[in-house]
This record gives sequence, C-alpha cells and structure tokens, in this order.
Amino acid sequence: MFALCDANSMYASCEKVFDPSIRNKPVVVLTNNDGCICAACGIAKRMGVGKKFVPYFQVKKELEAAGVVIRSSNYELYADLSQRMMDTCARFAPDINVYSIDECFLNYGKEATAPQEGWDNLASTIRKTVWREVRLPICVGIGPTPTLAKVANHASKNVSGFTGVAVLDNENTRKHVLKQLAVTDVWGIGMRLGAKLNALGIHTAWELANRDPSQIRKAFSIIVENTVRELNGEVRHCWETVRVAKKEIYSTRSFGNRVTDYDELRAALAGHAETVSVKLRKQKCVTGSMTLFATNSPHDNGGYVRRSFFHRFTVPTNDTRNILNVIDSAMSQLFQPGVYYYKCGVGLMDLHEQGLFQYDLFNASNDNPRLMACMDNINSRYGRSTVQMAAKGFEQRFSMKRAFLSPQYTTQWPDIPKIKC
DNA sequence: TCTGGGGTCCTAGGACCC
DNA sequence: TCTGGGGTCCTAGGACCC
Repeated sequence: MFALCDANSMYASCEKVFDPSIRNKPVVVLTNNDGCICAACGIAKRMGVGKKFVPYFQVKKELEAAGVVIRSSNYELYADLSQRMMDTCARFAPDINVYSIDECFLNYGKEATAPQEGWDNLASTIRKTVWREVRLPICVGIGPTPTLAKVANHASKNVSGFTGVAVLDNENTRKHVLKQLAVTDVWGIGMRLGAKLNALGIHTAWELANRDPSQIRKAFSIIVENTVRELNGEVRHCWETVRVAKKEIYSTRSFGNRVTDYDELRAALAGHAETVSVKLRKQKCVTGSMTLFATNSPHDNGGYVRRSFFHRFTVPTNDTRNILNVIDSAMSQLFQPGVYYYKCGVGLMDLHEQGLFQYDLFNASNDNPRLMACMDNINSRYGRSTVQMAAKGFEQRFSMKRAFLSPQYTTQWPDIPKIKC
C-alpha cells in the first residue's frame, strides 16, 4: 500500500503559519517575478478568485476589490516548512519518497497488511500530527498503487463523504471513487490527452480503468498504459527506494526587468551554470553536453527572438569551472544588441553516473572533485553562495520582483517572530 | 508604466555525414 | 548529370507535473 500526503494550497497555507492576522482572509500567492497566480487558499477558492497560472496584472483589480491578501513566493519559508512536514510524515512509514515541495509518497510494501488501528485511522493520525507539529493542513490518500493513492488523495478533498482522508482498500470504494473522477483528474492525464480520451467516449477514471491496456498502448503510449494498469491495482511506478536519476537538469528564470546588457546576460547564465552544476554533483553524475538559451518575451512587440547554443564536452564533467567556461563562446551566439531579453537558462543533457563513464586515454578529466566537494560543503553548511564563482557577479541586478514578500520567519535571524510579553 | 512560472521527458523533423 | 538510403546528432516544441 502507498499513502500520498499532500498539503492543501501549500504556499498559501505557509503564509498563514506565522501570520495569524491573515488566517481568516483570502490569500493568493504569486510565481517568480510576481508573474502569475500559483496558489490560493481555501477561502479565496470558495470566493471564486485565484485561478492558477492566470497573469497577476490581468486580475489585479478584481483581487483588490475582493480584499484578497497578495504574497510573493517566499521559497525560503516554503522549503523549510516542507522539510518539517516531510520529517513528520516520514515517521509513519518504513519508506518515504518526497515527490515535490508539498507532497510525499509513503510506501508500506507489497504485502502490506492493514495496521492495527486500520488504514483510515493511520491516515487521520498522520494528518492530525502534521497539523499539530507544523500547522500545515494536509490530506492523505491511501491505495494499492501510487496512482490510486493519488486518486484517493483527490477524493479526500473533493468527493462527498470524505473529509481529508480516503482509503481505497476494497473494490466497492475503488469503483465508487473512480466513477466520480473525471479522466483529466487522473495523474498523468492532462488537457490534451483528456480531449483525445473524451473523443473515444472515455470521460471518467472508471471508464479509462476498464479499457484494454494493450489497446490503450497502441492508441497512446506506454505511459497511458501504465496509468490504466495502476488504476486496476497493478504497480507500475518503481520508486521502491530512491527517486530515479534525472536525465536532464535545467535552471531557467525570467528576469525581473528586461536585460539588454552583455555583462548582465553573461552573469545570469553563470548563475544558472552554477545552479545546474551543484544539482549535477548532488545526483553524482557527470554531463556530456550542455545547452544555453536566451529569449525575449513572445508577448513583446517586434517578433520572438530565441537564441540557443549547444556544447559537447570532449570529456564529461561535473566541475563548475568547466561548465562556466562554455559561456563565453555561447555569448557570441546568444547576445544580440537591441534585444530585450526576458529569460535565459542552462540545461545539461547526456548525464552519466559518476565513475561509470569510461574516460579516453588521451582526454583525461581535469575536474577537481575535492575543490567542488569543498565548495558544496561550505555552501550547504553556511548557506547558498557563501562561496561562489566570481563570474556570477555580486550585485543582484537581475534579481526577480517580489513586491509582496513576507519575512523569512525560520531562516533569517532578523525575521524570526518576536513575542511581546 | 509595464506586466505573462519553472522543471523534466519525449519526439518529429531538420541538418549533416557516409 | 542527376539522384538516392540510412544513421546520428541537435533543436524546437508538445505534453505533463506542481
């Protein structure tokens, strides 16, 4: 059995933890650069405002009129509260898989028999404990496959009769819940696939579950076939222990203000190069190729400009210095005077497990793993960018817009809440 | 005044080579 | 003179997730 624990409106809920004055108000959180809405609390949702990924400027007046509290994304706060939530959840299972900042899977093993108190009570206990210890509201869904745990979690929030927990441990409940679930609410089925499935007369999760998996594979892909099998209780996701290594690693950001300066674009790319290098080493991999890109906004006048630069390393590397060295040759391709750059990024592809790659006799690696490990250790102990490459620059000229940022209550000394006696 | 998220995987199709 | 198959690598864009 698997459990999926998922925080309700994570970002909006985090904003309420240390600020009692907004607990009973509608709260909406914006994405990077205050660009779009990315989370809305229950109160805001019930008022019908805060639709996900709508550009903020388009609904600004409406939100103001409704008295909605606006917050910029405070990732430092969310990441810390997420860690606390995961620590608490982890105590309730032999194995945990943190799937995203606001959800984790708990794995109870293949032959899991119901715990003494029963699955329902276990789910309730997890939920109450996270509320008591972290003050985050979560929902818990339990089922025999990860996809069914996701279904149960969805049901715990949306199907009448469930209040925050749902367990799919028998045929009747499975059928009852799948029949009420739209096919597009199934994990892995988005808008596009949903439309195609609708055209085939498949509207509910139940109808999808009852299709022949091999037919579905022919019409769609192995991914949809696996979804059908998981809906029927056959485990296809293999996350028994650790998450599979990523095949590509990216870091991209839009700028707070448009960038037209050569040095600024270069520094931004250096920052992304450093970010992906750190992620690469965390995954214990080396990279064989790298892509860099810079674009203006497709919404700006004067046509879309997208420039990209591809580089293949003669010797696979995970040394930040080798990865940074590519930027100067890339810049001559990417930078064009007069373009108002809106976004740039760096991606690493062709990843190999460190140590498994066969090096060429004539192309020895010039990586310095001890130096990199030293930098990584200092930064993980004393905070990001305690030591960094100079190429990234020390002024945050292109830092993102965060006009409605709350304090970093748990990660910055000056921001720690004070209690007046 | 202007404003439009970020990450990963997959694949069709173009470019290039032999 | 003109034409042609098949493989690899890269790019752009689609699709999905949160």
